[in-house]
Amino acid sequence: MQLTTKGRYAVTAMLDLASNDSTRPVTLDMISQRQNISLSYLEQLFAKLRKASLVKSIRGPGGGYLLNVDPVDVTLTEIIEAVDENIDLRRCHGSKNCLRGKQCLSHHLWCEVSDQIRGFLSSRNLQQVMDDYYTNQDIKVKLTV
Amino acid sequence: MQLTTKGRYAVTAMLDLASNDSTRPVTLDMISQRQNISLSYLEQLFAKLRKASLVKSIRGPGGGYLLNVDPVDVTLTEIIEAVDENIDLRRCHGSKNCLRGKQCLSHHLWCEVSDQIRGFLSSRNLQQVMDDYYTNQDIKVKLTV
DNA sequence: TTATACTTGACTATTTTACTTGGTTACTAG
DNA sequence: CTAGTAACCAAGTAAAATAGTCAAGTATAA
Repeated sequence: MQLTTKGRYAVTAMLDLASNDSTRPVTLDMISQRQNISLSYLEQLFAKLRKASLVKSIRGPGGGYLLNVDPVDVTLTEIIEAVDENIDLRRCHGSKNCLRGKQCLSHHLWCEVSDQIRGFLSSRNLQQVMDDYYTNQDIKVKLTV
Repeated sequence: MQLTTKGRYAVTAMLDLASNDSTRPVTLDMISQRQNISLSYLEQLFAKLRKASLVKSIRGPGGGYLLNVDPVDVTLTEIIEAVDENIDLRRCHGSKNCLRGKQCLSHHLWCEVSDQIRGFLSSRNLQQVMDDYYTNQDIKVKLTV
């Protein structure tokens, strides 16, 4: 994998962008304050998110970042892989030579687990996670799931 | 989490134990050679597996380790958590105070992901993984799934 | 033209993982 | 009984990944 702070921060930051009705760009400074994430760390993450075309940037005063995609069209896997490399538990990373040229006792297992996690994260898009959040905050909004 | 080499090694070692028909104890030295894992690292892992009552040890010449449970009764979650702490992606680890005392935008999400992974790993026992392995090695054995 | 805000790259600190070393203790085969 | 085997234990180290910092830029809107 790994699924760690880096991926979580990326998803959180994207959620922040998606929440703030995005006609106006959002500065990293705002996200940093709202989500309690180090500004300089956000800079690194957004460089990667931009390379992955998930966000676009506007420079200068009044500038900031905007989503470059519809929240319905971004899966969590895309976000996480954009900053986090890959979701792959296999020691051999697919080459099947984990144990002296052969595949190890648990090779197939780790393939399955990786697929499961990736599958789950791919089945969720930004919009759904936002909806989930507001549902769980007891701000009952009628959802069209 | 994390799902990393440590957890993989533990599962692999348990699979090795389960494969070797376990009337005779298996030495860590044997597992180390067969699975290509450092002996001293195995010692650390087996200390934890023993504390979790997943294996039992026999000292002295002819000694070694034996499974302390039926392979059908050990889930992968049990093994991994025995050496790896916990499978929990949440920053707050459940206290729901991830963001200034409140739960963060993606709190519910990480609960779900953690549950998914844990659920999957809990649905698999040692025996199944062994069977899987031999199936995928083209040693076609009739399985009762 | 100046303040704002993104961009970059290198650098540091911390944590975790993986592994090593050097023992001690329990046991048993001979 | 004793010598050797193998578990057990405690530190410490190495390497990698994660998390975060710093400083010097560049583009742009007001």
